[in-house]
Amino acid sequence: MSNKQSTQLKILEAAEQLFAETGFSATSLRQITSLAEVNLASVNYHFGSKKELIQAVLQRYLAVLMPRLDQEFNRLLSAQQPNQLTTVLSVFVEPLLELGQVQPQGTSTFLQLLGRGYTDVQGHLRWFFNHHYGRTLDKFVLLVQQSCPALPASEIFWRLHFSLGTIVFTMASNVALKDIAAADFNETVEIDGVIQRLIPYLAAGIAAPSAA
Amino acid sequence: MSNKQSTQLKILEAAEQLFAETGFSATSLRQITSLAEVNLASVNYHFGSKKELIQAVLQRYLAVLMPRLDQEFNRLLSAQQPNQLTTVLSVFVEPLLELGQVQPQGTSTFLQLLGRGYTDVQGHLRWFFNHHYGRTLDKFVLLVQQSCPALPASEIFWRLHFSLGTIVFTMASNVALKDIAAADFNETVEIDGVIQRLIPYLAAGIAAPSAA
DNA sequence: GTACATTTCAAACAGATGTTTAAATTCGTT
DNA sequence: AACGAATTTAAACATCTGTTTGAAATGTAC
Repeated sequence: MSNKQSTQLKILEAAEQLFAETGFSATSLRQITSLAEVNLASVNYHFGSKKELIQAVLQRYLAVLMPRLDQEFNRLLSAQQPNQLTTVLSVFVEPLLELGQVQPQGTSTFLQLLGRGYTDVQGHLRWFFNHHYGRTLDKFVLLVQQSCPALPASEIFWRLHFSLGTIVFTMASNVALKDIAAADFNETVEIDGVIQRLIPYLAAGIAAPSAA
Repeated sequence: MSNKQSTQLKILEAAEQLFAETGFSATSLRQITSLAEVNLASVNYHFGSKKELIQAVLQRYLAVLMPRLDQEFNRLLSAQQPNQLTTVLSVFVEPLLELGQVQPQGTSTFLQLLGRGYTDVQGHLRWFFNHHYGRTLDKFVLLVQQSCPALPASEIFWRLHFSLGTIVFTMASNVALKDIAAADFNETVEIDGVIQRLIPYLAAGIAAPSAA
């Protein structure tokens, strides 16, 4: 076997670990290549630039997750009646947990990366995401609108962004929160436990009566 | 008048603007001194280091806001019956809006800085905040617990962090969100409009029935 | 107006960053 | 085994970062 793939993979896995832990811009190529035990220049050789490495790390998960979500959204959209909001939200659970097959700890790592992606680099990654997966995202927004017919579209827009903030922030501080919860409440919380706690919180917030 | 204060103020205001726009670590001292039209070395002369400049920028707002909040929390704690959750949350509105007196656009700027503080620098600012204002924060948590007697403390812990995520993320992407809302829904949204939208969303999420 | 302390300034510092280069090595194919 | 392509390597590159230096300028008090 050629060790081209091997080097690429070593870089990818070291990068995703460090990116998730400390963010994209705070992680240097020298940290990555040092952890991966490869030469510094190999990042530029295999990926071109740091920016393209970041995209490659995210793509490895998005390429699995997004088609899976798209398929679920289509299923719900073909239903005769509007779906319950918690049903729509719960659609994320399984595909996210299946990311553990991409990589051990894949679910947690990906969600942390997602958080970093929104708070770390501004604009660039958001554009990348909307450009590639905007269609799928629109289906989700439509499903939410159908399940909350009483809410105006602009209210839903704001509340979905509020919810994105909850998810992104929670996942970016995932490790810290787990530690605090363990210390203060003797709780052992795994990633799927956090997700299950999120659903009722988000559903209640999104479906809350308008302030008028 | 001595222009010592003048230079310090020019740095402080240029720094807070750039910090809010692009984050703490992404903003260089040369950008700050260039915008403030002062010499590069004056930051270290007046503030000591970049880290201390960051703290000074935040302190200018926290020193006004936190005693104000503490006073409001004491008022609610002295009530005979538990307060409504929306009452507890609404306590933030006025003190936050009064930050406009510290500086034009002060409310919006401070909230963006808060968002940057939690997502940008890890650990350090969180510690600084808890150490200086932990007591005040504890009163708030107590008020929330009193208003939601049915919820276990651990559930409230998680939901308050979920809520912090919403606030921090929303405020960090404040400008972008306002632009999208303006383009997609012909809405003109000011900072107090966002705050008023947040209250019912957060209240519903925090008070949601437990999953189990 | 002279003496002193405070503040400004241009320049340099030491270290880190992403990227490029060109030679050395390894690999697959004939 | 030998050739050519793909990969790895050490070194240097240019640029940026926060910080320090010591002299110049400014302000203040007697």
